[in-house]
Amino acid sequence: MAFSSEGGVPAERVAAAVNDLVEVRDGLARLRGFLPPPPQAEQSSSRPPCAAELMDATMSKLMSAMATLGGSGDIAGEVDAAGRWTSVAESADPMVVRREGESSAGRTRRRRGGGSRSGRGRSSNKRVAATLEDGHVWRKYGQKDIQNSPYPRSYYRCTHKLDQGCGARRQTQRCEADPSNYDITYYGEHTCRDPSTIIPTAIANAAGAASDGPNNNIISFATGGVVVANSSRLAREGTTATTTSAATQLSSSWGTSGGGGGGDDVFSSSGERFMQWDELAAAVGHVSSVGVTSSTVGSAPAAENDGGNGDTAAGGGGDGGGAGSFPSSPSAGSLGFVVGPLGSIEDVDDFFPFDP
DNA sequence: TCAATTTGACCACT
DNA sequence: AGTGGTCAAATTGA
Repeated sequence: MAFSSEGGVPAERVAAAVNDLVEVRDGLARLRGFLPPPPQAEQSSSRPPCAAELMDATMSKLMSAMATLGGSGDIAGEVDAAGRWTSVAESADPMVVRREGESSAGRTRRRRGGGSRSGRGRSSNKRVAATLEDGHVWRKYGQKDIQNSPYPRSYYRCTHKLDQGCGARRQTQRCEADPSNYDITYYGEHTCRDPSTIIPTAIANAAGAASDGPNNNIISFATGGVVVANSSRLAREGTTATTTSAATQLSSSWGTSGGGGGGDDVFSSSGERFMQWDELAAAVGHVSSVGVTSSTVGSAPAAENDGGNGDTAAGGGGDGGGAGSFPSSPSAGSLGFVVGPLGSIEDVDDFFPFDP
């Protein structure tokens, strides 16, 4: 998805501001998960707002501000697979761009070592983050010193590569300019079904089925993201797919950096155009999504091995590095999500991100 | 013992 | 020949 428009604010400043807001949003979403739901019995007008409602209202304003920023800055950017905003300029991986479209005909693969280069032709999704944590469980399979770079590059693949054939990979490297941050490049997509997403999906779907009113909201915790959708809106839009699948589609779209056509289109994970950004902005009050694979699951991330700071927090051993840092099967209670109709949230016109 | 990380070697590609 | 990406044996730690 892309934010792009005209304005006088430097792109990097808007990008920094939006990223700050994203972090605030993530923090609020996590805090929100610890709060009890608002009382259902009484109207909010007859009592002081509870903490959850105040937080919902704060979140609404925050999302409104983000939408405004994203749509007014003199920038072009996108929300990446982790729900972080990055400018389009830094989203391009020169190597990948150069190789895209390159024919692989005539190549033969070796027996051992070197590995397949098949991923080079795939689209990449580059981001800068202060943490390596992104909600997925990765297994490190290599590290390399890179020419003209003071920091090594680490190579990870999805921990579910073997058991589920998930082809997602990522490369991480400390930013040269700002060693407290990491350049993270994602290749491929997660095809795995991690329990941390399966569990809330099932619960949310059950909740959605149980609440059948016209204004009930549908919450989808489909793999890679969370969607809050208003079923009546989807019906008005003539959505032919089921609301759940539409929500899932949008969820994937939100995190997929891609988009052709100037980056204004919202694409599903399969690359199918779903809607345009301005369409999404118009509909944001009714169909909303949060950052995909947000970095809020689990504890502190593994650190990059730069020779002195130590590598992955786990450093081998047991679940270390993988499940130790990113619990692949967090309990539902730790996910901080709320299920059921959101009728108690008055301002459903604003999107509320649950961030499992 | 098992699973994850480390690290040297191999291989594709420029 | 140099560089980057991956493999897989060795190592590590719970």
